[in-house]
Amino acid sequence: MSTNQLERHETLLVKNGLKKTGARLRVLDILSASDAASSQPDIEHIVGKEIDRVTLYRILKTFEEKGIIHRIIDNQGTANYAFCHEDCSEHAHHDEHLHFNCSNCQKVYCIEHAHLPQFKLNLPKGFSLQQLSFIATGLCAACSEKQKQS
Amino acid sequence: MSTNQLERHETLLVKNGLKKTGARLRVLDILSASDAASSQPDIEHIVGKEIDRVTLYRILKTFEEKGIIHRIIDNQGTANYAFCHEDCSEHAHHDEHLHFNCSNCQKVYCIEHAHLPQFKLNLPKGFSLQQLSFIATGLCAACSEKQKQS
DNA sequence: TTAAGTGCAAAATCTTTGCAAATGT
DNA sequence: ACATTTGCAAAGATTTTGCACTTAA
Repeated sequence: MSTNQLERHETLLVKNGLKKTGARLRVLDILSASDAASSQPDIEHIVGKEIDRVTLYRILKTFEEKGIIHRIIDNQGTANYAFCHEDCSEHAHHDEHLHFNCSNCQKVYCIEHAHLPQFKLNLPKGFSLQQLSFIATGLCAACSEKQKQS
Repeated sequence: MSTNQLERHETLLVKNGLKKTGARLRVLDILSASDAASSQPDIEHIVGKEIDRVTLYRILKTFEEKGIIHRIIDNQGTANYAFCHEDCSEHAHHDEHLHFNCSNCQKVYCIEHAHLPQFKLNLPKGFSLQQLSFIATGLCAACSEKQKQS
């Protein structure tokens, strides 16, 4: 399982013309370990001094440019990262699912199967649409639970 | 018209228990002058040295807390501000309209009449929804025009 | 008069850049 | 061996904090 994951990650790097370095594999592991998107501060905190801050910036930027991960800016302006779907590639992100930003813990979840409606947007004259995304704000399951108890 | 606007802005401040200061009125003027939301860097640039950077931070924060304006974080993580509807008040923002973020000039437009669909979101168990917002990315009218010409 | 608002200085963060050393292929 | 990648130092930008001065009511 874990071996399997390592292989997947290594393949992912090679497929994108990137070298298999410890730092990059570590970041991929962290992203894989979370059910939610990982905020940059969180990743920083997890890696501690294992990876230089600057290196982390560069790794995340590279991954995003290659279409390996996508960036979601949450309601506070913080960058969050999550894996892209397989059909994402360099300069062609397809990221039309719903993002849920918990107003308590600030985690960002990528909700894949939320039955988003298909509809025609009525934009002002001259405006052309490239992408539409949905940001839901509310309480995630964990924070809802905590609130009940208090 | 302009006098009318000044009166409206003064009323707005008083109604929210804020003093009518030059700096605040200036910010309200800038927000009123734009059809799009105003980015913080833009506002900073417009006011130049008239208003201290720190004061601007505080004015925008205060306005947001009072429900006079709302903040929209654009795709680059930059803060943009626009007036709230009248039914917004302190700690109770109602900001369910569509935001359009131009991928070329980065302006953020608040689209009021875009016929947003009403639908039930299929969130995972335990998640509760507080607010749903729609972010459209694409080219605004001005940038579409420029692109045709080149 | 006096509470609220502003400006300035400085600290604390966050992000980027340049370059030399280390590493993967 | 060589291009990539990383770490460190330092610059640049953004955001916050503290405090004394100013101003609206």
